[in-house]
Amino acid sequence: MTIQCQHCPLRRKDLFADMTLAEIETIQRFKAGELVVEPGAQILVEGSTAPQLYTVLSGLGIREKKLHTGDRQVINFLFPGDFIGLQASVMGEMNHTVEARTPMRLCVFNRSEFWDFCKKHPNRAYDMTWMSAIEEHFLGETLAALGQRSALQSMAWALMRIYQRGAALGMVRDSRMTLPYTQRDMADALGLSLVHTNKTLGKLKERELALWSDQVLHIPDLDALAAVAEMPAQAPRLRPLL
Amino acid sequence: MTIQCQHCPLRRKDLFADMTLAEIETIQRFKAGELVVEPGAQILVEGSTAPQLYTVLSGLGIREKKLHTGDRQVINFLFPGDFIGLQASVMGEMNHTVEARTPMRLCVFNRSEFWDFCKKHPNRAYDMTWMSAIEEHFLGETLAALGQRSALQSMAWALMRIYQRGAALGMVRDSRMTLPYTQRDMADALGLSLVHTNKTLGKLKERELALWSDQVLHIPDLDALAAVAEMPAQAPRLRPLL
DNA sequence: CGATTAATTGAACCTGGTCAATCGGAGTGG
DNA sequence: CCACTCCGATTGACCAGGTTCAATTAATCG
Repeated sequence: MTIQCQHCPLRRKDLFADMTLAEIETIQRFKAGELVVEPGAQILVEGSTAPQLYTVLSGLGIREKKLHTGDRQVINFLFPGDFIGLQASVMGEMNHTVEARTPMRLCVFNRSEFWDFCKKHPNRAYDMTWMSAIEEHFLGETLAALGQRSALQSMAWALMRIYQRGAALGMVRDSRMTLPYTQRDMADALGLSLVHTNKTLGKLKERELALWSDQVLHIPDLDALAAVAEMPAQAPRLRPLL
Repeated sequence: MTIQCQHCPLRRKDLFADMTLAEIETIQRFKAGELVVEPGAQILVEGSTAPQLYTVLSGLGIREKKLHTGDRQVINFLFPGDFIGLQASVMGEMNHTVEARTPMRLCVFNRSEFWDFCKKHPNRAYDMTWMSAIEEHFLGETLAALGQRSALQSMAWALMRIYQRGAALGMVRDSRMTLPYTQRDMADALGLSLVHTNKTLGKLKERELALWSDQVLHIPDLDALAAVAEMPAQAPRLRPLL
């Protein structure tokens, strides 16, 4: 049994732009099914031509890029509402891999109908451009974090970013949220060594700025952490949901 | 006197996807004029709401993001064919600044007509998504360069990237191209200090892998530099031109 | 119970940052 | 024409943030 778009629990979050019932209907018709995967599953693979597009309904994942040296760069962390596979649709093939880190449920759309869908529903096509622009925006921020900040700062920044996204999705309770990632994931996201990642997290814990252990991230004082991250407090950015 | 889109010299480059005459006509109608700026001019400013969109016709520029610490991160280098201002159109305001580094000529479109244009010409809307996806792709590559590579490697990578883009645009003659950027620009792009940037460039010059001085970049042996960059040789990616 | 994976800690080392000084070219005013 | 200034490039010395190597603990799994 798949979820009806109009009853999609995500759509109720005010992180997402409102849509008319008619608009939701058209998306419902575009929807081809649902995909449920276990942690560790690869949903999209770099270099492949994905026949499908997905919207994350629930669960967390990771988007990464493998270098041909064997290293990898984690591009970002995937949250419910994220739309993936667009690159393959538009550029021929995926240039990064998407992996689940928790059980995930994804909304599936057929790539073959994508172009037709865009043509018939320019508002949705516009939304996709919108989502791309947001993605681009965040990548720019990430670049600045890696390029211009110290390990402590960028770690603080990354945790803030995850936490705030989680908060906007109602995943935070009592200033705690589940973080199913490993320190290796975080290290590869920030371009730090695993060892230094561990020590940096230790420092944040010691100073009681961010406590992450046993898959739970606890941030007692958001403002304090934001200060370390040298990150201006910013309201979550409204985004479209497909 | 502005250039007619159908006679646009850029369109002849095979870096750009072909269009029918009718398609070019519609773009011509969307075109609102041309903007010519001197080196150093700010074309778009972070935080502002740009009333216009631009396609770079000629000249080189830089896209950067200022941190509120005073540091800056150079996001990428702008080349002819790049489309800028989309973010402001779609997200309300610019999140980076665009500055000219040579005299530049830009094709101007009115933001107010943007939505209407998208709706009437879904193929163009699709192209914009396409361009966003390409941009996103390159940002991912950049992230990997900053995060996973040594200074020497990422410098080699950056020079390769610029050079290859230049080559695809016919800006390379005799394995040389004009590079109007400063070492500070490059340092801020790669997250290196100015001093180390200088020394790294010195090393590349010494090894005769990449010689950059007096605004001219000379790469005697592409494959050798690519090897240092640990970058697989890749054909320039076809892209739409608006 | 051995095997595997993630987290943790210590120590040695090195890449790249910081500080500081110099040089050369372009522009400017006297 | 010269002195002065400004900016980008260049170089040396010193230092620290982060990497690498190595070993240990803890938890999960067949």
